[in-house]
Amino acid sequence: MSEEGEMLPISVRAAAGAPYLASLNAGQRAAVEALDGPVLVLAGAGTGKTRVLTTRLAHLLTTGKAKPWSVLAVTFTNKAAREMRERVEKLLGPGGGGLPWLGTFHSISARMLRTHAELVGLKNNFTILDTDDQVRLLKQIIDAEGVDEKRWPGRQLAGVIDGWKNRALTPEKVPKNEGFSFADGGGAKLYAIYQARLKILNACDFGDLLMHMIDIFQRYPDVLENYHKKLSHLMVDEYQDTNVAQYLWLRLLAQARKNLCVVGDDDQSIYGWRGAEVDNILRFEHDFPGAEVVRLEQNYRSTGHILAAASHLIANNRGRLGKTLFTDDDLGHRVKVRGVWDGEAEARLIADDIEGWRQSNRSYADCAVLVRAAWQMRAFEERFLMLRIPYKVIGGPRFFERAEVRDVHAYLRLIRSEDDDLAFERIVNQPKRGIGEGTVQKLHAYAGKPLVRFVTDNGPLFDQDTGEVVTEQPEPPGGATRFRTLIGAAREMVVTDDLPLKARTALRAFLADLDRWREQARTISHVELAEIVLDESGYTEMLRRDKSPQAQTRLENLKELVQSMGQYDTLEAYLEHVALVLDIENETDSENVQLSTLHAAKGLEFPLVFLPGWEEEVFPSKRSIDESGEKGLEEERRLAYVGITRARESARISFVANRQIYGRWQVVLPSRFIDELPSANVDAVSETGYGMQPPGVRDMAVEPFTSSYQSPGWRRAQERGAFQGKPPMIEGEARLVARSGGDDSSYKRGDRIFHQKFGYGRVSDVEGNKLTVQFEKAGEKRVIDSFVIPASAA
DNA sequence: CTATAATATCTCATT
DNA sequence: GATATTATAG
Repeated sequence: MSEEGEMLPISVRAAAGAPYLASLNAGQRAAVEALDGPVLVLAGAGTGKTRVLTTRLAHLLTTGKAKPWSVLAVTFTNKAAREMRERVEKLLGPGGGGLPWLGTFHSISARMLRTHAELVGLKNNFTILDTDDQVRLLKQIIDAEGVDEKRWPGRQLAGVIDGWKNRALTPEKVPKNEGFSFADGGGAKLYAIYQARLKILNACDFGDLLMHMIDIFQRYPDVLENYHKKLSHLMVDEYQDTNVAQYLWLRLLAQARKNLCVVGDDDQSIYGWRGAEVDNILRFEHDFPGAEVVRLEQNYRSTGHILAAASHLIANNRGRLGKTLFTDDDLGHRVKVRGVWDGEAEARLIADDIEGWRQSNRSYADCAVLVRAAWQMRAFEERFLMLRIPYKVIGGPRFFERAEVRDVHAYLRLIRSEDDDLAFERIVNQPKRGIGEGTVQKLHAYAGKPLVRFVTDNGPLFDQDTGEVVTEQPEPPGGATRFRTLIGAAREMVVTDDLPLKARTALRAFLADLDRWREQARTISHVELAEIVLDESGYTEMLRRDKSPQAQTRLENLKELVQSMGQYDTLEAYLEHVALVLDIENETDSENVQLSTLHAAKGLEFPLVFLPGWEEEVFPSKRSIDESGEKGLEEERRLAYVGITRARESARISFVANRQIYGRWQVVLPSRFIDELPSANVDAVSETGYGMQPPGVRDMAVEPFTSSYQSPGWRRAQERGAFQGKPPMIEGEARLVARSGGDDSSYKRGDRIFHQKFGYGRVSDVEGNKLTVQFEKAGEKRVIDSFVIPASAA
């Protein structure tokens, strides 16, 4: 407490009896009632963080300390924003003008930027590029700069630039040595060109939304002051995930009044790879002197064993603020740890568990399978489909990133503004109209040059091909030499004979289409416009004629797209949302098993949680450790912590002995995180009796599972060389395995055999229990004999 | 210019 | 193993 004996303002006392306060515990209540000055709420997993946040917001409004339009409340995802809005309305009832400043960093910043766009050289109808556009643009720039795109791919540059923007570094501010992290020192220059190019395109990327506002706040104090007047209180959710740019953005907005409340959990910081700085939360008290710090440590979600296991695991991390979570709940079930043979067996095991759960009258929706990386989901999807278990992928392939959806958007963007070259390029020949790469090249050439070149020392603009001076005006700082849009170039070129006749007529027809649509757009709704465009462009026709299985879903996606457009009043409003609102409205989660990555599961909870794939190199992910070493490992551990703490009643971890990585089979070791679990809270079960690995392979000091690893089954498996590729006998596979009695193969050269994956084939060589087989479809393979059966038996 | 075959690249998580 | 780009033929 900073100011001892300070009297509570009268309005606060008046609201002290508010019904919503009664149900809070002491810590939560302290956080809710600390309305003024900087506040740091350290909220462990399941301690009622969202509740505190929403109640505090409600409290701000009830006490009259703040108005609905003077509270800036920031979240990271639109889902979180929506949820907060709903819960505040539940507490206070709807109305009151809503909460205009409740949203994600990006959506709020985008809104601000629309009103001040001209200050950074943009028009207020600027386009927000997504990653795809960004990469395409960068690729062009890389090519034009004569850098080898093979060696320095656009995707990578996008990542590098993103990293700089996360740290609020403009091209000039990129440290010299870091400019070398791309294209032998060309990185910063390419970044500068990219920024200039964005300006011409009247576009910005995600990072720019924040960067431009920071720039404006710093260069135009009056604008900032205006926001200081407008916004009385600031609140931030998931503060541990903020990056440097977001931090600066917040600090600028908060510096006048210092009414900033941040809520977060350093143990759940899992977004370091996209620039999150755990330091932001670790440093808060230093940055905002006199900050009140509230710890929320009572967990209302998980049972005792689960919480203890998670706490013990996370205690292996250094550099934490440190919290001691506790629960009043029972001990409940221990965390289950199970080892199986391979990914298929794992999927089978988990699917069976889920069926069992369902049979005891619990809901599918209570179950979640949380994986480290999206590719791990496939095995489960296959199994679930086979068993008709309904499931739902959380944050699956993003709807708005699908090719067909982006194509439609490109059409709409192009109709809206002619200068959207990226959109033009995307769809000139989609569907095919005979305007190929060659023609587009010519358009680019005619439009000036495909790319921007700086004209040094503010010289005149000139045509790069002819040297012809086009304007004597000195060029604007960061300006460019581009004079025509691609459409502009096209309009001029269709009347010349620089293009083959075929391309010319096709292009002319396309331009006429665009003009017509643009004309129609003035009178009809954007939904009708989309329908007309889809129809008249031949896009739907193209998909209808496409007989591939994806075409059907694409058509359905487009239907859904047109429908969703109806929810917005104008095309502008719609496109703005498309750019920023990446999560799709979940259809009723009624009776679906939830399949999700660990990242996407943050903030969610489920009675029964499965955590498969706990193997070295998979989890902790090899890449994280390669890239960030100890820091990366700690982040992985936090991810494990997040995973376990999603569970209310039961957490079931599993690992496999063999996994297919890059399509090749590899023997893998159990995750070191398994060794770090406290044996007192864990049940190590070996259902098959095989597949468990010995403990302490890496660290002989830690052997929590000695007993189960020494099971007869395990030892037998080891002796028989199971890990060289012989599968154990598992129910369902018994038929295939049964034939392999001893070590001498019962197959001989010339035998015709059947393999479950590779099909029929003929044995061409036998070596112990390894067969060389010429498969009819799959070609020559070496397989273990127990994986095949005689063709006559198949 | 388009359609098909072959090859390369890589695969983590997101606003 | 799958997708994305590139080479080749039509």
